[in-house]
Amino acid sequence: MVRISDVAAEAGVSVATVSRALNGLPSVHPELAERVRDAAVRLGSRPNAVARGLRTQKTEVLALISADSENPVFTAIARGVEDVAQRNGYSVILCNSDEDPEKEARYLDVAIAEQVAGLILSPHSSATDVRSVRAAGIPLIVVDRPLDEDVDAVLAESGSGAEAATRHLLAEGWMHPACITGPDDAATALDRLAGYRSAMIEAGATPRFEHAPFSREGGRAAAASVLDSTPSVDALFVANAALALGVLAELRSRGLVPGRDVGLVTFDDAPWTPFIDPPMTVVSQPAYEIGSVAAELLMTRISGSDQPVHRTSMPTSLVVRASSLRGR
Amino acid sequence: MVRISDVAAEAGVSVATVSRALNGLPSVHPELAERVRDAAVRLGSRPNAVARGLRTQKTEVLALISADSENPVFTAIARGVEDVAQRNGYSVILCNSDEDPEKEARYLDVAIAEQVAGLILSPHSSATDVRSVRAAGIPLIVVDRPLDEDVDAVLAESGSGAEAATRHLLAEGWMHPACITGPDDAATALDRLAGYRSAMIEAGATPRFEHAPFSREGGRAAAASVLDSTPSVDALFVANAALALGVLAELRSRGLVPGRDVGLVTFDDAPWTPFIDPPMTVVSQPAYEIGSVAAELLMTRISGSDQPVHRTSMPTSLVVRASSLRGR
DNA sequence: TTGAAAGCGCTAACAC
DNA sequence: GTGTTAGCGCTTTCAA
Repeated sequence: MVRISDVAAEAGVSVATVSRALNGLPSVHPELAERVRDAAVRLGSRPNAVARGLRTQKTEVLALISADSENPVFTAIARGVEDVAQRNGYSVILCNSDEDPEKEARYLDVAIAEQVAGLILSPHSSATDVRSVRAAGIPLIVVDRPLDEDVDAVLAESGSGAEAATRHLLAEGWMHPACITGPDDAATALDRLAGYRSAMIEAGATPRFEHAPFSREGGRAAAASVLDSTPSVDALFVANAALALGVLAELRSRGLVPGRDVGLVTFDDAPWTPFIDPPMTVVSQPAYEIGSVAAELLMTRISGSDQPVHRTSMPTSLVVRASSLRGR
Repeated sequence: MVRISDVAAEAGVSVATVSRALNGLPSVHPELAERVRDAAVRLGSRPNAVARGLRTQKTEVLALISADSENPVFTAIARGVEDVAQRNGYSVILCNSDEDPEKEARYLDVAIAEQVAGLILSPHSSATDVRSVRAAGIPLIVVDRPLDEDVDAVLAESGSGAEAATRHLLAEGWMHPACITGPDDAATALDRLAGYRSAMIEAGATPRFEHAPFSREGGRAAAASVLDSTPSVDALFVANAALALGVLAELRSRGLVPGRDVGLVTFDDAPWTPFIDPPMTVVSQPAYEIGSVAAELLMTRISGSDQPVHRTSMPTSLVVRASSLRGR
């Protein structure tokens, strides 16, 4: 490792001057600055963020901890976060908690230990404990899923999206839509279920739903269970893309074709949804914007804004394709 | 922030004892250790990785820099890396260079600045400059794509996979398969193209190919260009999943159905490929294993193994589904 | 404009 | 088994 003291020796100046020159402070003679930069390049010196971080008590690093990096929604959120971070001179490190509360806690600890400048979290459950983060004074924004605690949040209007999807299914003439949603401790799962229920009740229909882990296998098993236990079910509203893949597998294995034998709408506009057979009707959420808005908000928090807690809800939209339409 | 000196005061011991107790060193009286842990919990103290890192000159953090976090292959690689890292007490931070050489260089700098214990890189191009990483003494493993430089690598056998895919297309009776591959500075793109060419030449057929950015739009445009300029083309070998989505869009807009009007094989077994209309034939690579093998190798490098450079090639497999079959 | 020196929080000699 | 203290590489007063 090349220390700035090495550079100082090479350039024949003090370490203070090297520090100032390398940080582009104006209070250093241009000629000296040039000499220092030359020496630094010659020696291949690199900033040591660890030492700097210890001294300045801050870093230029943001952490984004998400519960499911395979979900296209999160990759889009990550893009939004990264673009904004980049523009503001921050790097972002992604951590994947994989819907596992222990992993999540571990990564929260890592973020604190690494003294990140700010944290964006998509919590596993609304009960996720973030007290240590707040105690450490690290600005925190939650995305995609809310927290019980009172904290800045950028969310999608899951409930109304689910409601719109269910109404659409009903309007298309499917008589008994069921809902396949995530675990009963996941807020998004609950919100989407609530939207479904309210649309069903509004229509005088009887809700039928099933909780499952947000995974392909979870979706498959839940679909099987619903279809087996309630033969009257003729349509499915599915709460996310991973679940949907499992549902698709189960439908296929039963020879059930969406848009003909069963109506199908899923949450999340994954890139492949238009190419499924038949193209899938989806509830699309503005994931990139959720990420960028969250990052912007985080920036203002980092620079010390003391505004009251800010909760943003982003609208979703129904993208109608063939899977929810009758008579194909 | 709670420093260990605070904990020391609270517990009525020295900082050294706190440090030892919190790090679980055996040389501290159990009763004292207990008292220290109590005090630490009471005060809510958290380890400060920045200070520790400066002192010990090492961190428990691995970096994984990948060129395309949206590619399911990378998310699978990341899982493999994370599982192994976790088991060995390391955390991993993911960085997304987005096929952008500047971003890649930035994240390489960040990794060095943060003094990560090891680095796994999926480089944008084989010319990516990693001298600074090596100068910093950070163990490096490249995955998915090779580097010109002589460095540990864990790759998939892209070439033979592409060859098998092309042979399969030919054997199915498609007369003029074309290849849609990635940019001409991406090694995977070149390897897959090479495999395609060799199978074509072996069969006495004339290769027809098109380079494009590894993106949906790239795939769409390339497919359009191939189809417009060479009407005889009746099959497509596509070099990755993102490209494939674009190709699918273009085929659909022309009313061309895979497995009926055109044969189609794509690289990468993305989770949605079985559900496309018709199900897609793919070349599957063992992405999770690539990640875990790379991480294992990295572990041995970190612990100072001085073995010669190690290049692993993982086999790919052809998964035949309907899109490449004739006569649907 | 430049340099000397203190100190960020921690670990690891070294001394007891 | 426990405490004292130097020092990791850097930034930032303070003095010159």
